[in-house]
Amino acid sequence: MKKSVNESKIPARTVERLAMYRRLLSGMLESGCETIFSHELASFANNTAPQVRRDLMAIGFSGRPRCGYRVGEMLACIERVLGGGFGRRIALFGVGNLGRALLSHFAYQRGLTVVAAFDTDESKLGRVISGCRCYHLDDLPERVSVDGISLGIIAVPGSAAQDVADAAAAAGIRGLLNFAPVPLRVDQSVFLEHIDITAALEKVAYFASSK
Amino acid sequence: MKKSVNESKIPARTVERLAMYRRLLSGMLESGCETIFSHELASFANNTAPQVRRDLMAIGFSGRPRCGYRVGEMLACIERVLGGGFGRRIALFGVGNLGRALLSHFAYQRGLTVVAAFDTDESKLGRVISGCRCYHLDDLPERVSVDGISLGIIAVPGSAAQDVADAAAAAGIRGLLNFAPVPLRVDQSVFLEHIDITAALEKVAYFASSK
DNA sequence: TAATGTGAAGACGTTCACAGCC
DNA sequence: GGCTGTGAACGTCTTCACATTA
Repeated sequence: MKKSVNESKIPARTVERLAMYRRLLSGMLESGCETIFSHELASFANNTAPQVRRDLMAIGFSGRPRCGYRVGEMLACIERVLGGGFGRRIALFGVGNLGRALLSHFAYQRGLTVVAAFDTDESKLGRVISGCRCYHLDDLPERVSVDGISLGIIAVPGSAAQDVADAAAAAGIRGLLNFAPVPLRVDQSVFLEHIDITAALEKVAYFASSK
Repeated sequence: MKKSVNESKIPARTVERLAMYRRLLSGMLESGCETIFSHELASFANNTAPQVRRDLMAIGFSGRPRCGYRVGEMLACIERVLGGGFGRRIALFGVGNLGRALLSHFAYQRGLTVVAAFDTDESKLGRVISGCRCYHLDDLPERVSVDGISLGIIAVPGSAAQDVADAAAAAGIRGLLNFAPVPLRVDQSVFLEHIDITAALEKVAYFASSK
């Protein structure tokens, strides 16, 4: 066995789609919708009915033929799976425009909570933005233990990103989402996801041209 | 044949990595580095040597055994492939924190140019941010034809995203990069890429827990 | 010998097709 | 009949192994 992993590992793409289903389903529940068919959810999520059923199969959730799936139960099941990890308390690194956008994006979101923001710009220290207090990067180790932070979002300029990643890893953070336009080197024990905005746009440009 | 596509289509993931290689290679070229081995580029890009060679194979670029690849030639080849589409002039929708972050991100980038920003907030109209002028969304059709815009980035709140996508499609935009937290419906003729920030973080949380 | 180029295998993800069950 | 659940086929992406080349 190569890595030590939890049993019943869910495919990466499925995890991403489950997060989207969750958003859609909470909206539906508020609208009073109680059941949904796989083809309906698929149409809301821009994918196919078999894909939805596969995803639900992966988390062991069942519906009933002719009746579809119960929205409330599906939502609860997805939250049990996605929320099942140890930590969902997040540090944000970099309080520029992107950082502030992310703070407001996650401000009223359940489950994933940004509990502290970090910057090296003196003028930002102590400020509270979207309900989140800013600290100096040097305070990270303290906040990690006090606030129980286990994940981080990197929204600093590329030139600072590797240093931040190193500091985060040293402080015991277990997962990082990187928005900086540089590939980061992190230890095996840290899960790293890179959102490469330029690459994404480059992809759009390339495939939009071949249509 | 299901879709009408350009010949010699490059795999999606490869296109994304090529964009990253380009960034890395321009940096190297400025540092005076003339040749590079696949395993070196792989190490900078956080992937493997065979992966790099496959990617280069996809664009028909060759190196020489023992000598590696010529950095300048590789860069030129990548730019020929990525820049080969019809249009790389971009509209930004939404001039909030995220929009401004994206404007500065693309401000001094070659190839992909954000030539106009759109918002419905009166206070932003006419302003120039990171060298890009803000217009009302109603002016989109005019700017598309005047400025030759073919791609769009959606950075508006979820509640406005579908309307913006519809306006963009109606104005003749061929590719969209969506940052809003809602799946969008667009015509087959428009290439759509969704960057789902919540889903990405949810994925980090999930896989960081199982390490 | 130390690198590239590439067929073949393997892992992963999606779609199909249909059995089974309200 | 109309929907779910799922084995099997299919397609895409990554890795391996090694022939090839300077």
